[in-house]
Amino acid sequence: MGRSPCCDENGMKKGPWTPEEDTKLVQYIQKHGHGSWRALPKLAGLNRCGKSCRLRWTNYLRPDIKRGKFSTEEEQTILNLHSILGNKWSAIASHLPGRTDNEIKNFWNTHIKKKLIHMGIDPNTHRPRTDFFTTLPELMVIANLKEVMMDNQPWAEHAVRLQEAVQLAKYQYIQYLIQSAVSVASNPDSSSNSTADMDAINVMSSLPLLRENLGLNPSQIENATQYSLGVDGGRPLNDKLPYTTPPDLEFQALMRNEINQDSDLASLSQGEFTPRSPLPPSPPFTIGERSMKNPADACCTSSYDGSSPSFWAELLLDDPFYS
DNA sequence: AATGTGATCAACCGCATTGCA
DNA sequence: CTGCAATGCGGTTGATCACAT
Repeated sequence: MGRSPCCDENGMKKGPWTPEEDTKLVQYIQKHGHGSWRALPKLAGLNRCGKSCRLRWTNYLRPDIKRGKFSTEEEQTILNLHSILGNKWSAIASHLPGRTDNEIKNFWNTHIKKKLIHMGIDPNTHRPRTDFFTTLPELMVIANLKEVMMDNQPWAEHAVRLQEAVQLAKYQYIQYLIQSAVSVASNPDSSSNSTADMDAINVMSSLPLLRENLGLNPSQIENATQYSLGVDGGRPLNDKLPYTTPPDLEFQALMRNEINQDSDLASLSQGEFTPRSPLPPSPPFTIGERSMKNPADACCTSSYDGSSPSFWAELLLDDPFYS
């Protein structure tokens, strides 16, 4: 309803606050409290609008403000709360004593967001970025030119990089397959199992072979598996599964073809649907069901079940990129 | 030394929400 | 119930600084 009139209309001062203005504001509030922000500037002898005064007080002059670097605990709390609340900076700030919404917002935008992006995690959803799937077919076509261009050095170098990108995409696709496998195994009655789901089950039983053929190192495969199976701690399975949007059918076909052509992997996608690994049981609740009932429960140590630190937070804080 | 570039963060803008007459 | 004023909130901007070229 009704918008407040712009405070700039009467030639009010804008921009950085001077120490004198700060002193006036602090002294007035300490003596009278802020009362009506709109009336405050006049009463305190400030040529500022009420909004500006409120902002200056809440973000800078308030006595309980904690300044300086965010601790890892604070960072983890922000991550956990953001995964639940989204960009509700004020709500997040209410769980971090001494920190302002503005400060948290800035910290998110300048540090955490970049770090998540660097790790291939969508900062908005806290799940793996899937845009790779959309650009991959093109990348792969270009990368295949390597064979033709190998004599031409600059091109060859470029193509090698593209090949690396393709490898990464394969890795992501495998992650997706593993997730599908878990999903299928958890819901064996599901009538909507896709071809990719079948691939997924087969991939599950052949991880060592995959590793060899895709040229992935053991830790990559292990990460993909743990990440998809959620074996990192006490969280319920579905909570640990960062949802990945299925790549489109064309892309799936392309990837299957790639993997098949890769070599012995052909046997994988033609294998039988025989899940071997004992898969964890379905979770008792999902993140949405529980956390949204009491978001505050999710802060500090865990956003999920109160027993273990956030999976993402741990992952993030371990990232050498950030340390 | 001068210039360019990127990171940081305080402050602003404008829409949304709340409270009250 | 309606409309207005006050306040809250999130996105964005721009000044400043540090570092690289």
